[in-house]
Amino acid sequence: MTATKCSYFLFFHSFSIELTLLKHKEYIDMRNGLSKDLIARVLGSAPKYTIEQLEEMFPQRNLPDGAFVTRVAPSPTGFMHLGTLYQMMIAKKLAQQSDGVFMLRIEDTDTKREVQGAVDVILKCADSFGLQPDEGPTYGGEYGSYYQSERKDVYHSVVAELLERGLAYPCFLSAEEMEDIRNKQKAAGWGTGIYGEWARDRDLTEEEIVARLDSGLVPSIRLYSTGNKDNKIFYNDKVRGRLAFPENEEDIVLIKSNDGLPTYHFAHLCDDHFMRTTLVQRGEEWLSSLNLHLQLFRMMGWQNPEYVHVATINKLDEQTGNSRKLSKRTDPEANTMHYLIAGWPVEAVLNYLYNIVASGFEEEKNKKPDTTIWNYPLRIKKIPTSSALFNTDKLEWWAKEFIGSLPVPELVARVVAWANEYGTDANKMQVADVDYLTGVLGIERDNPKRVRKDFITWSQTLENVAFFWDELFVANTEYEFNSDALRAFLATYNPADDKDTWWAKIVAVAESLGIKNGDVAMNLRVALSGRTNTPDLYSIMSVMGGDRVKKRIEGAVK
RNA sequence: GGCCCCAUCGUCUAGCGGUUAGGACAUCAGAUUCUCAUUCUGGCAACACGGGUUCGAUUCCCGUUGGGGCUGCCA
Repeated sequence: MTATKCSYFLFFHSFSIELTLLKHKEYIDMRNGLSKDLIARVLGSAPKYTIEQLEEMFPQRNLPDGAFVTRVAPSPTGFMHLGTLYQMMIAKKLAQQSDGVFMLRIEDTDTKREVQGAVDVILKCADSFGLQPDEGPTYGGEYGSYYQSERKDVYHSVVAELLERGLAYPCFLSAEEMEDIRNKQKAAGWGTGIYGEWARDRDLTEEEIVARLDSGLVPSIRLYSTGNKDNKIFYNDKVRGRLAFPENEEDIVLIKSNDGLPTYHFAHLCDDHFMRTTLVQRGEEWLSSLNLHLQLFRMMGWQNPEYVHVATINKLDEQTGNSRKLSKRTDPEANTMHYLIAGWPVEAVLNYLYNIVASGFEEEKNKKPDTTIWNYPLRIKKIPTSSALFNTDKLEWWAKEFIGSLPVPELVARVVAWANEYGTDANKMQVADVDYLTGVLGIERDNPKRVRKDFITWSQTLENVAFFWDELFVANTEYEFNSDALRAFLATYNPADDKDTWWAKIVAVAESLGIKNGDVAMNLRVALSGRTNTPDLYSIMSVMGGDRVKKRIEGAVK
């Protein structure tokens, strides 16, 4: 029954494609494209390449069967969203596990939003999280440039072909005119956009086009859409299965008038074709333009890449109680750099994100601690379709687990590296004496089964143990010390004592004063650390050393 | 408004027609401990709703509701 239905739809699917293609052909016959001379004038210069030349310049990749060529294409806005990191991780993983290629492409087609140094932020994040692309800015590759702003020749060459075939046209609508159209459409309750009757310039004669160019107008290039929204098109998403959309009927902009650069849709067509991308994995916000993208690939007669639309990571809005996008403005956790600056272990962030997209990961890692995101497979079909809520508690748990699993020398190395790059002056002072730091961070880490798990980030780690440094130690002025107990302990204190001897002395002090062992320990604890909760007291004293211990206890005695 | 996507404990999820609906985080008890953190034991907690299909639905179909997205010469 299901099988019958399925094949029916498959049949229907290919049937509707045939229909569309047929329509294009009819239309191409009916409608003449622009002459080569006019195309050169419209674009500002003649296209540099033919499609055939481009196909030769960027040949099919020679990769093993089943290898995915993936890509992430962030815009350089000076801010890298956590969602971009998430996509990078998925794209790299998909390429890695299939012996494919992971590309980073800079989507810098919006000259208005360009920010200095923004590409560095993206590269810095990719590098810090171990998500270096195989191809991309500074990484090289045969399919560049990996900056869209440097690929104008490619876009213009492709659009020239569409202009020639009558599948695109120069449009002279001004911003005001389009605003006007939008308002009218809204008022009438119609869909907004340039389509059908609203596409004023779609059938301009060559003379009319020339006249407008002569008057100094610069056109955008629009798609000459022959779609009909009453027709359905289908696509089999790698995760979501069969998806149905109305055909696109909008004459969307392909090339912008102000800078001659492409819009996202057109760049996606040209770049992912000529970079030979095989799997476009992207946020689910792109789902609703899939019909358009499929249409573009069909127009060019190109095989479209496979698509995977990944659910975004959201956050619970405290105000409304609803789920919403991680906000660049109000949520620090939306910013990838935030994790680096605050000193989150990158592995913890990645583990957290990876468990969302590959849900069996955590359980497997529990069984086999050697499991990493690189040796646990990402099953495309298991990529979640509904958006997850960002959960700081869970991230903290991953961080505690990760830091807890680190051998002391590595823990020290990581803390030192962080402090030197992002730390405060106090932090830098703390890591200056590596031997002392090693002692401090080594406390209660001998037994791998019972490691303390109170370190979350590198910065919080240093803050947590700040009392070990005299410069950062803050004496507790609230606590009511039992000076007799402190004095009594000091009288018998010997830094060379082993733990049993040391404890016996505490018990002796408690007995002589008729108080509990714990009270004596607590007095010492507060005197030494200023806090009422610390790791093992004996270890603290050992690390601090006899002189510092004596000084602190004397300081507490009044 | 139109179109599209989504729906299992508070959160992330397992499940792919028959299960006491499993795990993890969080939370709550208890044990261990010089405090804290660990570690161990246990508890609370979910199939949004309504129709179908079926001997049988959390699972398949339709609808409702709810949430999210798109509706830009931003991506």
